[in-house]
Amino acid sequence: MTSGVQPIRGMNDVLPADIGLWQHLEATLRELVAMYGYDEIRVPVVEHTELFKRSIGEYTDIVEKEMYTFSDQGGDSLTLRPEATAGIARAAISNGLLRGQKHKLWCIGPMFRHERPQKGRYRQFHQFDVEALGYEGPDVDAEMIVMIGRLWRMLGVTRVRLQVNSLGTPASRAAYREELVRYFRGHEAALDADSRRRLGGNPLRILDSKNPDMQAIVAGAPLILDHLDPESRAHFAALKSALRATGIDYTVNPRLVRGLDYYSRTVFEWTTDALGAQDAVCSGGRYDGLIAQLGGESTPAIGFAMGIERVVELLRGAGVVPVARAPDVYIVAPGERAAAAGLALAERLREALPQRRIAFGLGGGNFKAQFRRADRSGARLALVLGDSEMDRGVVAIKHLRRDAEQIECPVAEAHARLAAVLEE
RNA sequence: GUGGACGUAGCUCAGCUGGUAGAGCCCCGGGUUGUGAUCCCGGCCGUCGUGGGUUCGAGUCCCAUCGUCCACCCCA
Repeated sequence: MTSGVQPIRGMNDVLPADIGLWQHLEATLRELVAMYGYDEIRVPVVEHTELFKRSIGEYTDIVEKEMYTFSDQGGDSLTLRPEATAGIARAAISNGLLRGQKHKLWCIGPMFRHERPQKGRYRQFHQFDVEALGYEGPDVDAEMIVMIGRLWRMLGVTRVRLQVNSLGTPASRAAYREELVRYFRGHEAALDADSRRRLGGNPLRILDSKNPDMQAIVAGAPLILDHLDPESRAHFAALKSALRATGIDYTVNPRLVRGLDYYSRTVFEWTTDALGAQDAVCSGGRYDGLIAQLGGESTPAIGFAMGIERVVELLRGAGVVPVARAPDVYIVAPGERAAAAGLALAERLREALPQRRIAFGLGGGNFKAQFRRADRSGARLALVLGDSEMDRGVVAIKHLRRDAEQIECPVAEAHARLAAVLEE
C-alpha cells in the first residue's frame, strides 16, 4: 500500500459503497434546479491563471497560496479552478450570453485548492454551483436562498442554519473599510498576529476572528450595516422582508464576510454544527461588479456554491441510506450446459423485462456457491436452471426473501411467470 | 504553512515492561449425490506505512519520510 499506487494527498476516490449517497444528492439537486428553471452549463476545469487572479482577488488566500498553477507547453500560465463562478462568468462573456439577456445557470464538478486536508476539506473537492446573471434582485436573492432551504427539506437535512449580511457597493465598502482600519489601528497593540497581518490585506476578515481574546475589540468595531449606501440598504431591507414572507429562518450576521473579493451587497452562508471546524456547507452572494471587471457588459449577478462532500457527510450523519439497487432475479445455472443456456436465457429475459434487474451467476460454481451468491446479491428471486431442468425444458423459480414453495414452469413462459411473481 | 494524535491481514481491531504476529468480519471449501442467509469444521490473506538507527534480537525504542485524523489558518 506504499509505493507508486498512492493517490494524491487530499484527492479521494468515491467507491461504489458511497456512490449511492452521491447519486441521491445529485438527483435531488437536478430535481431542485429544474423546479426553479435553471439550465445546466459545463465549463472547463482549467482556465488562464489571470482569470482567477482578477476575479477572486490578488490578495486572497486562495490566489496567494492555494491554487494549482502550472505552465503548459506553450508557456501559458494555467490554473485548476479553485471555484466555479469565475469560469462561468468568463463563459458568459466569451459566448456572448449577456447582450441584455438573463441566465439562470447551474453547474457541478471538481474544484482544486492546495490546502492542508482535514475533515470536510480536500484538495480536490466538488461543488454544486448556481448563478443568476442579469438579475438585480433582491427577488432572485431571496428566491435563491429559499431554494436552498427547500433542498434541505428534500434531503432531510436539519442541522443547518442561515446567516445573511450585506456588504454594500464597492464604494461604500471601501469607505467602511477605511473606517475599520482606522478603528483597528487605534487598537493595534491588542491585535493578535493574524489580525495584524489582515489589517493590511483584508481588514474585514478580522471581524470573524475565532480568537476569544479578539472578541472585545471586534465587538466594538464599526458595523458595515451602519455604513451601507441608501440603495444597498433598501436592497437588504427588501431581501429581509421577502425572506420573512417565505417563513424561512435566518439571522443577520453583520460580521459575515466572504473570502472572495468580488462580492457586493447580499452575502449569505449556511453553516452546520455537525461537521467540526469545516462548518460552511453552502455560501454565496451577489457580485454585481465582477462581469464588468472581467471585460463584459456590466451585469448584475448572484450565485452560491455548495460543498458536495460536506453535504454527503450531513446525509450520512442524518442516517440517509439510499436503497441499494439489488437485482430482482438471480440466475443460478451450474454446469457447462446450463451455464451456456442460462446466459442466453438471461438476455431473453432482459429483452422481455427491460425494467427488471437480472443478474446471471457469472463465474460458475456448484449449486451451493451460486445460491450463496444469489442470496448475497440481495435478489428477491432465484431462477434455477440445472441439468434436470434442462432435460425437462423447465426453469425453477425460488423465493429468496420469504418462505414459499419453489415453482416450475416451461422455459418459454419464464418471463411471464417472473413478471407475475415479481408483481406479487 | 503551524501544532497534536495515529498508521498491524480487504475491513474492525488485539499484541503487557523488546524475543522474529493473532481474533472477528469478509472470501473459498466441506458437513453424502442439485438449493442461500443460521450452526459446525477447515482454508486463503500480512516484507506489522516506508527508509535508516539502537540492540544478540524491534510490530514493540530513536530519527527521518509518506499518509490519515483533529485543531489553527482558510473555506465549500
